[in-house]
Amino acid sequence: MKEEQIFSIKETAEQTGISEDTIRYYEKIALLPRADRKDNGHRVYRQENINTIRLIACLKKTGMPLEEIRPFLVVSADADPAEYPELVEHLRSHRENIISQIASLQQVVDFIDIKLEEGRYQRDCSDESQAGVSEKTMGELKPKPVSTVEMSYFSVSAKAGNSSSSAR
Amino acid sequence: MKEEQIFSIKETAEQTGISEDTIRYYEKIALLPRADRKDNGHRVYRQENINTIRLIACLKKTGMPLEEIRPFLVVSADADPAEYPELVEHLRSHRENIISQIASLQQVVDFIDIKLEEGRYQRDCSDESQAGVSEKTMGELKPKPVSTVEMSYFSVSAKAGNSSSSAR
DNA sequence: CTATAACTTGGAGTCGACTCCAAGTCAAGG
DNA sequence: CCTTGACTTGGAGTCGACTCCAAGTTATAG
Repeated sequence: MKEEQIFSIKETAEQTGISEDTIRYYEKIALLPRADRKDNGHRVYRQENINTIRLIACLKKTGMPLEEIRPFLVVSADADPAEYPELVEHLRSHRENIISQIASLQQVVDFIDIKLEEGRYQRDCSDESQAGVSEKTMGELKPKPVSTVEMSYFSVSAKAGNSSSSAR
Repeated sequence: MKEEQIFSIKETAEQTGISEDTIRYYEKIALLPRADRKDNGHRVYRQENINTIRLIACLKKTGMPLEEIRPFLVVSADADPAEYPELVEHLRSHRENIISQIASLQQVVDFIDIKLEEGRYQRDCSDESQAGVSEKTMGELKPKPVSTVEMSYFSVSAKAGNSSSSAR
């Protein structure tokens, strides 16, 4: 089984959720290495490459700019972590960032849960269409409802866009 | 103590990490409500408003576009969750998104940890400058090192930007 | 009375990340 | 042989989110 399956750019785009144009763009800016070509010049992708693209998609989803994604790929490529202490430092600091981002996100989840809870007992008379906040896909709702990080977003006032006409 | 403390736009920018320009910009696009003005026309901000801006910053940090942030502020503003079932749906689906984003991020953290571990025993001879991955700001490192979500990024191949000269 | 500093506004410019387009190549089908 | 379709390239255009600028106002300090 030396025959590793290969994919066209179209198939790759379908599998990764990243458009063909974008994949080519990533290659152009050298975020991705130049893909191998068939004799006719068409790009070919292997599982390896698809994984890389998936990693990019994953990091991107979290709001990381492409330039910050770059070092990740270098690391994942050669599996050569500690050789460049600079890179290791980079990794550590990114780890920090991500952890704090997770905390941010968790805060937002808590915020939503509170809002959803509020709504829950505030009505409980109307139709129950699709109720049930916490028993859905995630079985990992934290036991404590509010995260440690102060959660000050509560007394937020917005009402944006409706300042009495004088805005403009 | 009816005297609630107020802040200038400069102070607000300092407190939230969002620049004055950006705060004004948010007001312009009605992401933020029009801030009250002093007699001289200068904007004033109260704790409430600062919290809103902090919430925006928090959501932004997670990669959420401003247009998606908008509905969050509406909710946080009036504390009127269940009144608009559409909005509740919005909240739920965002909650889902965020949960999956957390999972993504956790995967990346795991990925980094593995890379860092690799490096750790691969060297362990050089200087220990700032070693110690897990005993820093976060005391909540998950017990299991790899998350449930397959973690396929491992066999990634990148080496971007060094395709033998022919690229471009 | 004037200069400085902290703001105001409207609008133009920038930058990252695509997204679209035109023109060309190649392989297979009718 | 001509068309169709899946690709190629280079480059232009778009869009979101700022970021910067110029001109004007107001308050305080010298």
